Amino acid sequence: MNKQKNLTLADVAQAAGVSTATISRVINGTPNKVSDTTRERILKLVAELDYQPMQIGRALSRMESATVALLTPDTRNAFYASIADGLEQAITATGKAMVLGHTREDPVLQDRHLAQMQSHGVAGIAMLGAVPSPGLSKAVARELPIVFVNRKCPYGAGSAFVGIDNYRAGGDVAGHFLERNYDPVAVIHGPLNSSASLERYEGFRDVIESAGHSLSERFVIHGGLTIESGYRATRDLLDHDEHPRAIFCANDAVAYGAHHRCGELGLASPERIALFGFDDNPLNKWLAPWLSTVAVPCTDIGTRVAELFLGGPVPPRQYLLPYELKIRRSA
Amino acid sequence: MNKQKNLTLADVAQAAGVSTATISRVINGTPNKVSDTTRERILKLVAELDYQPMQIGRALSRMESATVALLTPDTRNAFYASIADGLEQAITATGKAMVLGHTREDPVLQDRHLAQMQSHGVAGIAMLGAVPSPGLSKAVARELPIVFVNRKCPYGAGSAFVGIDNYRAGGDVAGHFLERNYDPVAVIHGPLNSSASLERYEGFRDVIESAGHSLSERFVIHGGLTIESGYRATRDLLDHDEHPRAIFCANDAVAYGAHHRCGELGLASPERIALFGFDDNPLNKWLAPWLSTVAVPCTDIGTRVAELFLGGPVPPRQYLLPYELKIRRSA
DNA sequence: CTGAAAGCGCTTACAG
DNA sequence: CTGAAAGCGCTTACAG
Repeated sequence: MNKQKNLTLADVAQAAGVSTATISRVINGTPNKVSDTTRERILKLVAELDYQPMQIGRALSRMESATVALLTPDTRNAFYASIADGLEQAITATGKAMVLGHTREDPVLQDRHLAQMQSHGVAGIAMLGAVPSPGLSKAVARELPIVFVNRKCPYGAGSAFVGIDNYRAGGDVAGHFLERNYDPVAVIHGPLNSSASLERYEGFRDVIESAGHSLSERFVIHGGLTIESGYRATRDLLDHDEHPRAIFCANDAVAYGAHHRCGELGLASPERIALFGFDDNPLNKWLAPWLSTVAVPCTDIGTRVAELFLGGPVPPRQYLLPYELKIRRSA
Repeated sequence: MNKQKNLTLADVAQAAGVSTATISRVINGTPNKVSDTTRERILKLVAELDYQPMQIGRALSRMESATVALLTPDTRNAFYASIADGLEQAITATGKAMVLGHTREDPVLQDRHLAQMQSHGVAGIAMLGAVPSPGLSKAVARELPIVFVNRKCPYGAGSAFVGIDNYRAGGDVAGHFLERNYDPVAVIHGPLNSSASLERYEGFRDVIESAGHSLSERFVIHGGLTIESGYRATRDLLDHDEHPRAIFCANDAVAYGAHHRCGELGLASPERIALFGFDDNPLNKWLAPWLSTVAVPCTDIGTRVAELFLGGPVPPRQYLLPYELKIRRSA
């Protein structure tokens, strides 16, 4: 990419009067291969010349580029952005670069990115909010180093996962609703091909029902994960005479949309309709400090994911991080 | 990155009974080099085998990887995220991948990313909200293919730029304030090493002053570009007996923070203190539909930047895109 | 502890 | 229109 050519390993080797192998070993810190004196001499020279190895050559010889891919469903959601942020920091700290793909919950786009990332030889792929897709199924079968974030792998439980116990968290929200005697309750859940959305819904429903209450079909709304879809779902939900006393929203963005619609109907108060979100979106602090929600440790997630990519093959570990119910004014 | 090895050009060549050169030419569509019959036969074979060239090999031979870097100051700001989004779409459409670096307005971080991107051999670098830094100065001198987005290059006017005429836009906001007879007016401006912030401020000030009004020093506040810094700046600004009648904020995030503080003081109405933002952040629609602001065409920006990277060397063009004053309730 | 050399997967000037 | 071969910058098994 440069007008004036970059320095190569060969240039440095020549300047130092040694072989390229030796320079390479010094640069990479290969142990027990280079004498201390040579090492120091070369390190000084490398610093003087400000030599930076070209990752392109290294990638070809290692058959792996110094990059990690992040596929994310929605770049504008501040919660996802925070996860991306934490991951980027952790990745960068290891000297790798982060490649970003935007999947928009679309299997076709996801597969396109998946294929591209593979052809780029990325060292790992973090799937934030994966959707089922043929390419993903194939990638999992090939045992590519994939870590699933927030949503579990749609194909078997053998894949690495970093997130929270959504089933339990959904149940906890239901428990809180019961404690407050909110009745009847409604839930606006996200796409059910997402383990996160499904488990939150199931956990919520199971606790409500095991307490002897029932969750009326009319009060279970299928929605998306954006402010807009939260608005629409709430419009549908409240387009009847009978209103729920409380709504468990798929995430905070949905809760923002729900609040908006409740406001239009003059129902935007905890005394009329209580709202519960999910994620503890960083925007809450400024824009919805009243929103009760489930705090997910989004910055830790990135660190954990990066950890999984560190030592060679990705262990099929499941990191379940702690979450926390934040009870605020809205519920 | 795979367990089972990927197909290589050599594999396909063997299967087709031709040389790797021929396959390469077919894949790349090199004109006037392959007979139509051979081409078709090979294209079919490639499709059958589902062969994807490894970018790693291509990168080394071309001395450039099929990636474009985006350096952004703040991943959580929805306005920047929209620009990143538009760019990602345009980049992906050309078959390239986008590498993302988060600079946090920090020259050291920016230089680290800049060095990393160069060593990765990216085909181009989009600098969203660049800050002055030694590495950037060097990169510009070496004529790397850099496009400055939103903020102009801090080192000379020869670099490619995509954004709006911030000076004029700042003046337009001042014009609106004068028309409404807001007096006195205040401005919370962003970092003055950013051409965008500086020019907005200067344009605003020049119009105010050329109308015979003066901009009191106490009403010119230096701030950052986040909600939090907007909150703090407004706290300082309003910590006196004399309040401004209107505030021109560095961007919408700052305006959110300003609104928050005004609310705490019971001044959050256009009749008490009018607020003007900048960007038309996508969040406005849902969270601050009352905010008057300057709409910047953030999705177009990405497309333009990608265009600049397309045909080889980056022309030192300046794309000044149209902006639009959105007058809403807040001012 | 050090080096000569093969090799990673592609592209392309050159020869035919 | 096609192919043999050199080359991109690095890594690493092998030999010494």
